[in-house]
Amino acid sequence: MAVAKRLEVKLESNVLDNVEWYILMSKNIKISDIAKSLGISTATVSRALSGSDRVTQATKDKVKQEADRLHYRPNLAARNLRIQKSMAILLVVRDMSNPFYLEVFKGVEGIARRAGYSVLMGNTEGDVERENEYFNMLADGHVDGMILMTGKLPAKHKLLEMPASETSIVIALEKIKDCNLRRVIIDNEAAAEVATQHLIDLGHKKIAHIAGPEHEPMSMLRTKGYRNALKAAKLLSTEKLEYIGDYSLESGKAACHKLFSNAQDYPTALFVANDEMAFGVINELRKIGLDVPQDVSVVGFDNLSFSGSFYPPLTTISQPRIDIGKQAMHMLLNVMNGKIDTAVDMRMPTNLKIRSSTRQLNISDNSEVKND
Amino acid sequence: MAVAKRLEVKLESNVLDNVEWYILMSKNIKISDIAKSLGISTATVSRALSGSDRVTQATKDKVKQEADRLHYRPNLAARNLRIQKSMAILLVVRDMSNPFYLEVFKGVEGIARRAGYSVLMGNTEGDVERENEYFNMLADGHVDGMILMTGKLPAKHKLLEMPASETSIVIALEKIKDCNLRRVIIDNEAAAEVATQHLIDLGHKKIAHIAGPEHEPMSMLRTKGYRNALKAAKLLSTEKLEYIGDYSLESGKAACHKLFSNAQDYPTALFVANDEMAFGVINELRKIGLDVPQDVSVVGFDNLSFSGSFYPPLTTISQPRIDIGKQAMHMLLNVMNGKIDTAVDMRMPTNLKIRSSTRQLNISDNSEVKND
DNA sequence: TTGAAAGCGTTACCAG
DNA sequence: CTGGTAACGCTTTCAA
Repeated sequence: MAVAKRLEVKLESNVLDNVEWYILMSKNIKISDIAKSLGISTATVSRALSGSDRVTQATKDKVKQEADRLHYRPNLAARNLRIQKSMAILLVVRDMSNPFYLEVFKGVEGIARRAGYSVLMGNTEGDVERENEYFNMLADGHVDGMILMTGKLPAKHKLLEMPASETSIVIALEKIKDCNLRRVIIDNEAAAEVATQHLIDLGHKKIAHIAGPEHEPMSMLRTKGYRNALKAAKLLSTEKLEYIGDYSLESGKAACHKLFSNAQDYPTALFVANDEMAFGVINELRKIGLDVPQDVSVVGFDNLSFSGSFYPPLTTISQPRIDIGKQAMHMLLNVMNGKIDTAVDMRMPTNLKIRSSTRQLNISDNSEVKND
Repeated sequence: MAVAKRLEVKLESNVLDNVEWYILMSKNIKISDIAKSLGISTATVSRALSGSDRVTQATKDKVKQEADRLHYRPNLAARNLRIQKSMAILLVVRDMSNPFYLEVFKGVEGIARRAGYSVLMGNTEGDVERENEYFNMLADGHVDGMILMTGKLPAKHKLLEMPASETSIVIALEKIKDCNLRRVIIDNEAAAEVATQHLIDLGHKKIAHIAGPEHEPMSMLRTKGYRNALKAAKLLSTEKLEYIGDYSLESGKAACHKLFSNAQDYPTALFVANDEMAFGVINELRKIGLDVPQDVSVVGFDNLSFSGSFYPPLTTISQPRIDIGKQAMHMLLNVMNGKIDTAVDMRMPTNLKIRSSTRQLNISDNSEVKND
């Protein structure tokens, strides 16, 4: 605030009432300036400004007008100190460079700003250290609330030992074991089932799956959905048809080599647990001479903003990312205001976006004998 | 802070010295608690904690130990109010959902956190209203500094009327007319020239260009680089070979139809001002039966994280996004600390990433007669 | 080297 | 309905 400093010298002069001068020199007007100028108390000014109903409309108007004239802008640090809030929330993600989170952020930010909150974004990159750091920010009052998108919780943090109703945390899209915080989620299992069913409906019999990391709840749910669909259709479900990846492009490539090692007998369809891995397999498939969707159909999960411009345009499960962000923020707002909904989970809809990476399997394409 | 509230009741009791109790109840320890517990003044505690050299090492140690024992955590709002800083900076972008900004953000955040700053992200979406709002945040002291990535400035804002040395703003990657704020940039013109030259080196004669929005400085620079290269190679440069887009996927598609309307005589190469538009053209080209790079070579600009997984993997100009973010933040830190470098611009290197969307043009491919 | 005390700009309590 | 004033928790000046 070099500006403010420079002014203090000049303040000695007697032009304190000259509005023009204030504006020109960008002196920071405070409540007491308005009060002095109007000959009333700071208390009244404060109340008038915050729209308290314990002030006459007349004084309210007078104060507001004077505030405008003087270009008054409240000092947030002071207010925050006084009301013991930071008016900021924190969105924590695993990996900030994943574009997936951007739209969620957008949703969150929109609602937050309207409610007067700023949004900080933190990324843990899987680092427990940093995870803890972000939890500390909440504990320290650096932020008033937190939306967690890292399927993890610090091993032990004092915040987690308090009743959930007093912890301003909302979990988005992730499932965390042994944790009963409020969440906004999608039905991963059902969505995965829908995705797989789409493949089944297209006539595929041998459907493989590229999963996310083992033991990770979200990933397990998607795998479960895949298995459910196969089971319901009485199709082959074996571990040989499942590859465990880590959501990365690279692991998609690796899966390709594993699943398609036998040139004679490979799966004709693939349900991949996220779009990024799907990109990886498809590109690798092309390299080994297999075309999507001609030779193998692929459906992904996420519908990244990019998935539609991929070649071939990817059939995938679409999540309402912006709405998820909005809902999470709404929920957090409620939590912070003490209006805690009894409903613990808010479930957002997903839908299958059918594009061009999947196709009907002709009977002649299939070397296996139909068994029904 | 429901917690704190609940405690005030209990505070009446006489167990104020019971550390365990403090921890258990997550009572917020303040400097005066440490002072009281140690029988010294708050001034000394504050100094000890901030590492002032006007305290004996002995007391420093004592204080720090006690602070640890009591799990002291400073109250930022109070500190910020006192020192008249917010310890937060703002990164303003045009469109938050553009993944391009994510890595810049990552770079910024890393440096900022290390320096004790939080990072807020704002997006203007081209809205002048919001642009002004973000400038107000800076003027109000809501943030201490600002990194601008929207090639725009509010028409008139008091901040802009102060000497640049007192305005804590750094411009990243954009050029703004009539504005002498500090910037971290790349050499758009030279990079575009390199990109185009690559096409020329591959033997292409008829090279078209898909530009960004007209009148926008960055876009103009890239177009200029393209023209320079053609001129130097004595190649045809005409308005008919240039299409003005808006950086969007859609405008890339539109460009395709315009530039390739004549099936007999179309450009064999394309320099596209950003990757997103490149994706658009390439997909559209495929639809009208033209293969990249077989029939037409394409080079983009940006090297989005996705560009390598596109099909075909895109040849493009790569910008060091994370480093750009880091540098911008370093610069901002210097500005905020009053260590203003005399150097106004920091230029970051770019490089041409050659992948598979460009190929050597055979002489037989070219219907035109060589003229050299 | 340390301590007392004055703020930083608000809000909120308690009187009137 | 309004005014005086005590916080909020910290840093920093001025004295000792």
